[in-house]
Amino acid sequence: MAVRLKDVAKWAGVSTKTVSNVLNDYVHVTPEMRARVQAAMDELKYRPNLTARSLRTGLTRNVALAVPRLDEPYFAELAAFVIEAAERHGLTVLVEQTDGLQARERQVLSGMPPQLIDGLILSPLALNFDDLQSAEPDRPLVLLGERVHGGRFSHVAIDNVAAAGRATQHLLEIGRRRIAVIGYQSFASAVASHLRYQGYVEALRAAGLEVDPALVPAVAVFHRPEGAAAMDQLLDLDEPPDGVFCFNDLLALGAIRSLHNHGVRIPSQVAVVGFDDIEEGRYSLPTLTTIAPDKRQIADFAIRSLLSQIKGENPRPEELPVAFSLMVRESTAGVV
Amino acid sequence: MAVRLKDVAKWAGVSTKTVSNVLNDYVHVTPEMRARVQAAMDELKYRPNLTARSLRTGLTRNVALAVPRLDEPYFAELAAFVIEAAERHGLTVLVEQTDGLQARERQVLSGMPPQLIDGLILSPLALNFDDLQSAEPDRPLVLLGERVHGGRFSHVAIDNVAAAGRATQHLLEIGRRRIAVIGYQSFASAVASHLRYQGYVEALRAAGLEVDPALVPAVAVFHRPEGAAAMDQLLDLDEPPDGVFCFNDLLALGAIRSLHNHGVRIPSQVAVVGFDDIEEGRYSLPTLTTIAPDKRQIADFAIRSLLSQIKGENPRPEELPVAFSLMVRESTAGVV
DNA sequence: GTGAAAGCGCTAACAG
DNA sequence: CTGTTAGCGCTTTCAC
Repeated sequence: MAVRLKDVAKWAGVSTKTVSNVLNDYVHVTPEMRARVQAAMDELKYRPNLTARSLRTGLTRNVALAVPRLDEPYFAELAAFVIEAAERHGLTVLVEQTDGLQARERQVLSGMPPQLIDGLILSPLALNFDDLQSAEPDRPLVLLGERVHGGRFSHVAIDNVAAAGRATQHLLEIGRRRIAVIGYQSFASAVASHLRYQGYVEALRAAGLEVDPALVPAVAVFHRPEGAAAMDQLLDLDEPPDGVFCFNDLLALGAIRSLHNHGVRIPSQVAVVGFDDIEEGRYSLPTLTTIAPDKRQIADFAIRSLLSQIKGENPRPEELPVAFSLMVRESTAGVV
Repeated sequence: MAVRLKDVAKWAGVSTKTVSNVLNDYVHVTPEMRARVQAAMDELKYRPNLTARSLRTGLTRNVALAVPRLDEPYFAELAAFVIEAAERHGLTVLVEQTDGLQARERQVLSGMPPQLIDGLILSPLALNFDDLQSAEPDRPLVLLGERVHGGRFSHVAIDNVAAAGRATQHLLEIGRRRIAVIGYQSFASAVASHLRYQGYVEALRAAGLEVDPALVPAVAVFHRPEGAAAMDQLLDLDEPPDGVFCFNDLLALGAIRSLHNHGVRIPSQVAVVGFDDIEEGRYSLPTLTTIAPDKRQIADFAIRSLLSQIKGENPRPEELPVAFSLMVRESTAGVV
């Protein structure tokens, strides 16, 4: 059997309390005592039983990260940073995939056994007001991406409206006037889509331009094929666009694929801007101009907020705005 | 406070054992009893305390998945499948990143608290014979990718030699005779690299061709920039290759980028084959011909093997060969 | 500053 | 088929 704290105590000739004190860095332990206990631990290769500790303390040092799917590059990259940040704080991350399904997001929110995790980082896609209202996530929670009303929970996100505005503005600055947008979704829970659309509209208006509904094809999901299909549609127009702002990089890469298939030159005939700054866009043909949210910061803020909630420091939800930048690459400015 | 098993027992007017029996689907419980207890559970919204159960049983229904990094598409896609498969069996997955560092792989192998997980799925990059020999992973373990000698542990992988042979053969079949390889690594722990190289060499020999060392540039890691650099180097040759087999898709995508930069046409001048079948290769320009390991099967086998080990069914390590196929796309056969 | 002892919530002998 | 009870390994009040 494994060696227990009790064994260490016996070996060192002290009580279990003393060993526990050493283990938990309790201040009032004489140096000699600490050394003696430490020696016993080393000698016996003692490893504390985390389950027993959890049962006693109610804490696990585990946190869950729930994303739509890990095979979407943006979430994979984000998860990598979250795991990294968590590890720096001695936390382990369990990953859940929701497929962007409302039922599964709801289930993650309320259905996870409380003893499994100390907190939850959720990147919702389909959750609506009611879900978040009714959900009683008695555990620390951080929402990723734009908040879904109310502000009952902490959330960390970039300013989607401003970022979308910046992207659109960039297309205007390089002289485009007929700017399409790929990624519009009409359903109510598509918060990110709505905010990015709003940024687009505001930027156009600010430049004295009107929104042409023909330049706003709807998509079901933010994946490559949808981007390609939307672009096909736009190219069929009597007056096709000379610039496209896509609500994420996958849509943009799909659009680029479509443009290539149609023999349209990028960026001379159509300039393309994406959103997310996934690795792929730095190597695509052409490389992709995009909005780059600071993913490391998102991960950092999320873990930090979770930790402070776990420690019971944050009675009220916090809003943590994350930095973003516009990465100008070949798809709007290149030599290709 | 949370409602405990004891509360359910009291409410239902039975003993804790009976409630426990119902909870654990013990066969010898009368239907009425079961119904009564179930009703009490529902009424009180009882959720068993997993930590207490773990302390008692020594099992957690958690497994760890350790990969180099989640932001590498191949591992992200694999992780998605592993999480999916795990969930089907009621397991939760903790994800660890090793960065392909020997020290971290070693640490995952021996340093993880036993109470945290019932088993470990490890995709090693740098682990060597000694590490695996000395490591005493007293817990169920499954290795992903080619085994590192000895067969002390279960592992699931495709036949790398055969797969590499198939890739090389394909280039031969479309008439290429000067075939380079990108991904060779000389250090001892680079098992996958060595096996793929072996498959390449054997396929060449079988076709009566000799290996030209100039066509085997070494790389440090399997990432895009290394693929591009290696391709640059190959194009500088007096007799550049007419086909390239890259040991993973990222290298291939980097190579493609280099070919574009040099104005070399794909596949007419240089045909490119990758390895892994990551999503990106299905949309790249040109789309990428590649070896496609059945990732779903890898995940399935890994979880299944782990579960049978956890149940104590497999005294001896198993070798689980996974299917692969060659996906022919534009980079060797397209219209581009 | 350190020791004795209770108890976290559950499961599984064991008894009936 | 069901009840009683001990104990998994740790933390933590409470004495001393």
